[in-house]
Amino acid sequence: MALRTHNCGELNKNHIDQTVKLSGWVNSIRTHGQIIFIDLRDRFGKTQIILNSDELIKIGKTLSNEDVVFIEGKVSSRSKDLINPDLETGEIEVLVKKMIVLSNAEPLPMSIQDRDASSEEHRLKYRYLELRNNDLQKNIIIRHNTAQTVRNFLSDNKFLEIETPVLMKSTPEGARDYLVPSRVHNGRFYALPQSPQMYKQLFMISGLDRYFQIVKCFRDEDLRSDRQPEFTQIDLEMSFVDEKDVRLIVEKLLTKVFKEVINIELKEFPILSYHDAIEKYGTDKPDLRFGITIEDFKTFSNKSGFKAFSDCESVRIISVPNSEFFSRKIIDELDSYAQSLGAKGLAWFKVNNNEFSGGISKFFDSNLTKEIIDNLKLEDNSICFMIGDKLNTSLQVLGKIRSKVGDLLELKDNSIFSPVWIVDFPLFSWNEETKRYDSVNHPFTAPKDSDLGDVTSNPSEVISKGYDIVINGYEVAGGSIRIHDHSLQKDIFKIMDLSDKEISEKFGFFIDALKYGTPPHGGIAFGLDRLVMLLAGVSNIRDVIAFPKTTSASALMEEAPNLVSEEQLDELGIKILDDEKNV
RNA sequence: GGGGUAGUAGUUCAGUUGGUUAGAACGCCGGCCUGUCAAGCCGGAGGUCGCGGGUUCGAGUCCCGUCUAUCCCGCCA
Repeated sequence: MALRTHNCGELNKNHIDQTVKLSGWVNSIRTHGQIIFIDLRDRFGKTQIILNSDELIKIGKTLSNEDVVFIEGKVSSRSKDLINPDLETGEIEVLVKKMIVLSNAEPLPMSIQDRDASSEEHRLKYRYLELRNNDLQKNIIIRHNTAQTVRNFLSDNKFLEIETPVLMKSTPEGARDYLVPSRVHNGRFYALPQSPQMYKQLFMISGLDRYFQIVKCFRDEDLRSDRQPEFTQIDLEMSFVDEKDVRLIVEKLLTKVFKEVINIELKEFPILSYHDAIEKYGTDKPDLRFGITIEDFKTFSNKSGFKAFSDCESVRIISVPNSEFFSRKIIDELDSYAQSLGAKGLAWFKVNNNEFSGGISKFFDSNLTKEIIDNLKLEDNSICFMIGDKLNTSLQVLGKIRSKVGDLLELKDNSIFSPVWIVDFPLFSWNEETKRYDSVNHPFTAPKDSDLGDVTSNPSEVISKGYDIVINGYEVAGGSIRIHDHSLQKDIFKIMDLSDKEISEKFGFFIDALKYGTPPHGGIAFGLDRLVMLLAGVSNIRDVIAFPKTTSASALMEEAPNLVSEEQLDELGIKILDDEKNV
């Protein structure tokens, strides 16, 4: 017996008088004695079905929400006053002739209709139920459409989808690895990939020319609302390309994805240097949906009577509209936020009628006030926030204040998408703790050709061929042109303070591979989850993943991670030490 | 590792300066109801106040510890 001829979202007035079969979940029941209305639901929609014979009403009275039923009946038109405009199928209803209960549902531990009606802890435990929710299904569908569009586009552009190993060798740099013990090789471990970086470069060496993969990656670090321990990358790599070639294909891909998935035209892909991004926005992930840039205030604060700033390495300022919004309470909250980020405090004054008021305004005389307003083009009715500290601190903290203010003033419009390329990253950063240079991107990133001479002599000044694409403050993708010269690659590892022995133990196979004819190549990796977050207009990565983990990397439904049997541990040669506290 | 917020009925929440039998809504169970669409009306059941300890004549409420979730800092090449 066919369980359905149509789904619950497709019937309309063109089907009137047809006999149809539907199956789905009971979304709601409205009992009126001799007539019962049921909204029957599946992934595709809801259809109102009607029970009005004694026999059917007897069954109907036993039904409860989320029972799964089959019905056969006749599509009937609704009179004008009975049409439900909120339903795709609202012009019709189905008069049931036959009904079979396929599966009874016990009372649910949570609401299907309203996600907010349960705590997230609870929803994650019953995630299979939450996944019945329409909003969450929409996100899953956006994710599917995104992946599908990416596959089609890249395949059309001669990229090959090739899988890479999930059990690989642990590499020392970067995030903490998830490790997998080997049974066959006792005491040895695989690592789960943080990304397929080396494999995809090896594909270029193999002459596969263009590769992509939609692939799970794993990083054992503490989580945030936009980070999961396992996440998905759209990973791609191309041979015989420079930065511009990669940027171009990425722009085409993103344009196509935004158009096909949410019908948005992306037009501009401005390019901002890392240096300018930090100077103007205090971050390498600037949200360009709204203005407000960081300016230098040191020369002005030096002329003022405010001595707390006089010994600071730098003093920076942002000017924010709507000063009346910033009550003492809100300013105090921003001040504690700034302090929690490591600033000594957040200085402020308001600008009204060409005068400063509040905060530290009394330290500025009228001449200086005029000079500041003219030079920084301060608008009337604005409020300025200043931080004096080390350069990095004042920029970073003001960058976060800028973002927070954008939230408070609702300047972040989710229907606007502002992509921006961030380029010209430094190749290395000095790590004060370990007293050595770290890669800003990863150790395979090529330096700019013009900086090749400085690589060993003056590492901290070298600029890389790296690029990130940032949309609305989220780093959506990052990549680089790679090193294709094996001796340069060795030099880079040496600058990072790896000995010859370490280099050969950890990267020997890769350095070797570079010797046998390596094309210039480069690529990029997208965070698929973050991209889908943007497309779906949500701010939480768990809302775009079917079965996400909590902030402590637990799976609440199946309760992973968990203990394993002594036998399993014995086979692996693993002994669990007592908790530190009990030792 | 550090800081903020939360944990009370199946679910979401309220619960005053510590004081009688811990309340509401939705859901659930029973009844009425032929045009509802988050149906309505009447009645009912349902609680180890996250867990452990302490203060007190008396703790949901105060104190200490702990667990879980979440947001942020560190961390995430």
